Amino acid sequence: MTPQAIKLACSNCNLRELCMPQGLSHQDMERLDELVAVRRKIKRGETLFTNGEKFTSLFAIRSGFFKTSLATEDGRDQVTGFQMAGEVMGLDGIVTDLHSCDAVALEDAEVCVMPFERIENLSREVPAFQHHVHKIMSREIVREHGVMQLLGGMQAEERLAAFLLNLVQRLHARGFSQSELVLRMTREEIGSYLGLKLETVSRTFSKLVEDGTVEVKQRHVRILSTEGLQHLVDRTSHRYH
Amino acid sequence: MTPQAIKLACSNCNLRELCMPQGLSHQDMERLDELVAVRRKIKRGETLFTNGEKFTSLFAIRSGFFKTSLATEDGRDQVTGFQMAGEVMGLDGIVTDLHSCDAVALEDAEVCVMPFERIENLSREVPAFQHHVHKIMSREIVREHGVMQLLGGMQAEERLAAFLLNLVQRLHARGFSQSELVLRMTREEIGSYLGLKLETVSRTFSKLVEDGTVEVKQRHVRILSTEGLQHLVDRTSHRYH
DNA sequence: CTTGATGCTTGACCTGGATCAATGGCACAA
DNA sequence: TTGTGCCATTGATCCAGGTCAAGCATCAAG
Repeated sequence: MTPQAIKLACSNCNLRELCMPQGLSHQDMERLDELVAVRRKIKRGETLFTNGEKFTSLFAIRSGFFKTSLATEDGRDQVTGFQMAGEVMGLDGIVTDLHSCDAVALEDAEVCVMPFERIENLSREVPAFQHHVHKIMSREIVREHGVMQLLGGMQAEERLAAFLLNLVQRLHARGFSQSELVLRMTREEIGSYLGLKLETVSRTFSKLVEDGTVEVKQRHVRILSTEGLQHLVDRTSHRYH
Repeated sequence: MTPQAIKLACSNCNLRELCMPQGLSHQDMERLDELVAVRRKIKRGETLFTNGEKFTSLFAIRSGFFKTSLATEDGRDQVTGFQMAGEVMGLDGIVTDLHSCDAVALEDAEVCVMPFERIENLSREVPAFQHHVHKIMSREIVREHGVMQLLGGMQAEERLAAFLLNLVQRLHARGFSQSELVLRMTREEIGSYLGLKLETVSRTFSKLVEDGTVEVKQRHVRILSTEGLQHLVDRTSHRYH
């Protein structure tokens, strides 16, 4: 292996327990290293791919933070998700061979470009990897079910609580604090994701602050009561009792 | 092949262009027939699988109509989708090996039970089939993006219009009318899917009737102006022009 | 035929969040 | 230091859709 190749190697990546299957043989692990064609750096505000663009690869986030959004023709857009290190983007492109949303970096980022053809080839030869790919897609489906539940049935306060809990839980899995986080997106982007206007997001933050559930200073959020947030999310179920 | 096996054969199924890949060799097509373990009949109101149940198989709908829903603890539930003949259910179960929603038949139905292990085995051997499986999962992800857009940004009238257009388009692909359909679900289930209360669904139907866009008689709907509906859906994009 | 049971429609009223508008805070450039 | 631009907060008002309530249509069982 050249130094360059070693640098790219999945087998050597500290995120592999997030985006790769566990318990592979040494041999299979080495095969994973064929997967990443190149790494690509994306500056904050730049797009990784856009709606209508030809789909060729999935992208594993090595560092940085993204949003995916669907543009409505007038320029507004609906944010469909926020992605962080170790997560995979581009699954929407498989069905039509065209990407069907935009992926924009919310901070400088680096992604591993995995040509989908290589993924399918490797899938055929390494069953554990194949199953892992299926799980990643299934996880995305389940995540979206959760968003539908949120958008379909929850109040503003419940939505924001669910959003914060989800973010902090994912950050915690990456070694960050369970109670403190820095939002990488604007109030407007949060609102777009949660089906709320930015003013409502701001007001709802203020309400949580008043209740002593969180501290908010611009994009810095400290969760004072995880249970308080969890209780808000669960309230959906108790409203009529 | 026994008569029973022939009856079950995918290669012989008139829905195969909906749920199976096209352009397989005769040989590969025969391999598909190993896929379906059994058929299962589900009576209206019965569940095909429920949240928390062990995941073993995907289900292709042979006939009938389903809803999938997520139960909130108090018994209300959020409908996450409606499925018809030729569509596949159960993808949510792959990630955790447990189903994460309920699938309920809205009319008497029959499904082909496809053990997921067989799907993965066959995937490894027939690349066209492998790609087809990936596409089915990707399609579900894209569909849910659309629902998020609907729930996140559209008004009641736009939601219902989008819903009707989507249903009629899928029915048309199955050889039914482009302008007439029978709803298999209640107003409440439509509302749950669209993030609206049943009264709002009812009122919105009435509004569409007043506008001359559709005729509604209980669950029977006739679309008088597809363009009218399409215009409503697009309006989201034009509201601020 | 009557009798429920279930689902649908419509009216009257209320409210959570949208909209409109003003102000404030922070980062970065000159 | 003083803009300049973006983002966030907060107040005042409005309205789409929720809530509550009354009645109607359809259908299956007796």
